[in-house]
Amino acid sequence: MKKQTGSITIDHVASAAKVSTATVSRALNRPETVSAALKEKIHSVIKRLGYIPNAGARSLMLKRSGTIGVIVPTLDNAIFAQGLAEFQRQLNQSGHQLLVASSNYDPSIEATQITNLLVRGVEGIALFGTSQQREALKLLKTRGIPYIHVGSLTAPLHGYASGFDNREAIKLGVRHLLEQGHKQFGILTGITENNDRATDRVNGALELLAEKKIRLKPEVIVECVYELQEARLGLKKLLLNNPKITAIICGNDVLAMGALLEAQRQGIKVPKELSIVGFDDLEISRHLLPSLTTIHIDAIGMWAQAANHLVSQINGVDNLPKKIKANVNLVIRESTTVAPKH
Amino acid sequence: MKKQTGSITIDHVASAAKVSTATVSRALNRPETVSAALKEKIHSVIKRLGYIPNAGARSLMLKRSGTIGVIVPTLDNAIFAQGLAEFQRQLNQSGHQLLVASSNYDPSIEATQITNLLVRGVEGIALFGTSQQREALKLLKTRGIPYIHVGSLTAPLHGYASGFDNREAIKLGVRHLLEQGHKQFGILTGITENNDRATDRVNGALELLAEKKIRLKPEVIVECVYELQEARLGLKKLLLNNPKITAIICGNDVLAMGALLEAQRQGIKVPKELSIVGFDDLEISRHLLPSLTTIHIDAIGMWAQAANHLVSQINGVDNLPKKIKANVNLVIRESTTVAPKH
DNA sequence: AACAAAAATGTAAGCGCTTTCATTCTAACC
DNA sequence: GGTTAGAATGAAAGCGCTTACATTTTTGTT
Repeated sequence: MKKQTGSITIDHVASAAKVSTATVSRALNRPETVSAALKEKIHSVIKRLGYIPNAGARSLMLKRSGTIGVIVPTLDNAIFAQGLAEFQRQLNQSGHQLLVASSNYDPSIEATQITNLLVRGVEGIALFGTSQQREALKLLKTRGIPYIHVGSLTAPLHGYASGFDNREAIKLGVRHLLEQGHKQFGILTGITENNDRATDRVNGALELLAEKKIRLKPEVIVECVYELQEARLGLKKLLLNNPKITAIICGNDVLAMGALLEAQRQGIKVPKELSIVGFDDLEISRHLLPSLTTIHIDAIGMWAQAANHLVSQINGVDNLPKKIKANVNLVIRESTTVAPKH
Repeated sequence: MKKQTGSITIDHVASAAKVSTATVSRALNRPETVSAALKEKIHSVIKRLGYIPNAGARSLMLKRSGTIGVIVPTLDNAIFAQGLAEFQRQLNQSGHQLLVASSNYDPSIEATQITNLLVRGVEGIALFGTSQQREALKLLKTRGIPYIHVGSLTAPLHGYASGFDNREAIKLGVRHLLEQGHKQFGILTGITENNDRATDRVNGALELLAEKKIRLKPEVIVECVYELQEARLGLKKLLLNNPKITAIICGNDVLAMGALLEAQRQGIKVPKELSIVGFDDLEISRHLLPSLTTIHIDAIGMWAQAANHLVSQINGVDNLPKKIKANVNLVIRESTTVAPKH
């Protein structure tokens, strides 16, 4: 007696088509080994019954789940949303589905999310940045789950990475500002704790500035959450105690946008009185008034490469590159100009 | 002989702890039925071995995969990104993981994505809007997979929905414009084909306008893709042939933002010469200069409700509400004012 | 101390699928 | 026509897990 309720299994299909389950399975997975007549019959039965193979049973046999996990800090930033969209597109092409989790920039949440994904049987994981807990990474290593860091190149623990050097990238913007004669800088950065990208960007900026003998006082480096509201507060704070600042280096375009909007609210002319550079080159940045000078990241390419690399790892490809460098370049627009003379 | 390679199974744990697999399983799933001593021993072995239960085998037995799918039109719009984040947060709380897919506003892609998700064994699916192919929905129905429409309330085929009435919602904005004395309107809408939300919004606006004896010529209704660049082009087109327009009703905030930015590029004063209302109330909208008058949607609540409803469906809860209405309200800001007198 | 009831543990079946191996059928060759 | 290689199909094992049922151990009661 068959199960009366629940879903249709391969047995139902087999008996309805008067063949063995083996043949049904073959018709689905290795069609070339089944005679045309049977194949057709089986497919018509499948269609009629609305049969869909049971994912659990399948992955149990195949030892592959067909799912890949990704953990991003947040979905609420176009740079991630767009990256994820591309990542997913690539995975779809190789027949994978994407399991999404987010960490809210918290390594301990990230660690639990890694476990969650593992429990769901993902075949590989993409992690943003390199600020993961050592423990969590070790878990992946020992379990032999392929993973890749995205967005940074300083991969710890012999991992792979698809990203770029944040330290060097920010210098593109800083150098531009220096060339425009700016001397008084402010830095608006995301929270640097547990965020290698943010940290690298600040350090990169400070490094180049130091080369030019410019030392920044701690109070002109303001950390804030990656939100417009916070960015506006940040700029306010920055300018309040340091009215001589003529150039703001921002950790990303969201912060830059917030700074721009706040400056305009305060009646400060951008770029005439204040130059602002962002980072990421979000779609919106070119449309703002003034449009934003920013560091363009090839996020699409970076995520596409990450997807391909991860799939290659899963497929056991050898000699994969340790690091894949994404393109980065400065886009000069309207939010920066020569330093005002006093 | 045990498998030498591959992952650690429950058998490894069982023999290492010198108990049966049943006991290990119970220690994990129904701890209260296992003596404290054994429980502790088993857990220490699990930790030592780094054992993680096999997801496939587990879901095969349990007939639950612990995953839920969602298909959104795109990730590249803050309104979805934010909604998804909340959806995921809720699901995490009930022990589910989220499988994300996107359709790019194409029902046929959406249909394949539904199948994809089904193949991965999701226990439920959230669908955005109600413009799915009948076939696809029928598949879900016959397979008995719980699903919910999000963002619209006009659910077809006896489905459930968590959303709001787009037709009525847009009227909030139109009414406001009417009250400000506007007579000449333009509508900037997303592509209405296969998009019930966009369609409803346009129709709602036209309906209210018609009540006030205002008939719109076809050329003042411009459809464009939900992108800033396209929106700017759209506004240009709108204004070019209809210079008398004093108010623009936009299908969402992205379009409104594009319209605002383009107007400013053209030197048109907003709101003095041109009033603009948006829809969605993205975070950025309140920060723009001028800030955007828009229709605020409680997207967070809407997605949270959708998640809970879906989980309830999966758990077989009876008498669930067919429709859950999300809050909607007009937020008047700086981008609208009284119609200029000519 | 003897026995029953309750608690803890083990044994083994089976979830739905793929795949090895055995078997049957087909076609090709001499 | 008989033999055989090759193709098509079926039978059955087993992937790692949970759980019904059987068995053993503990606890409580008189």
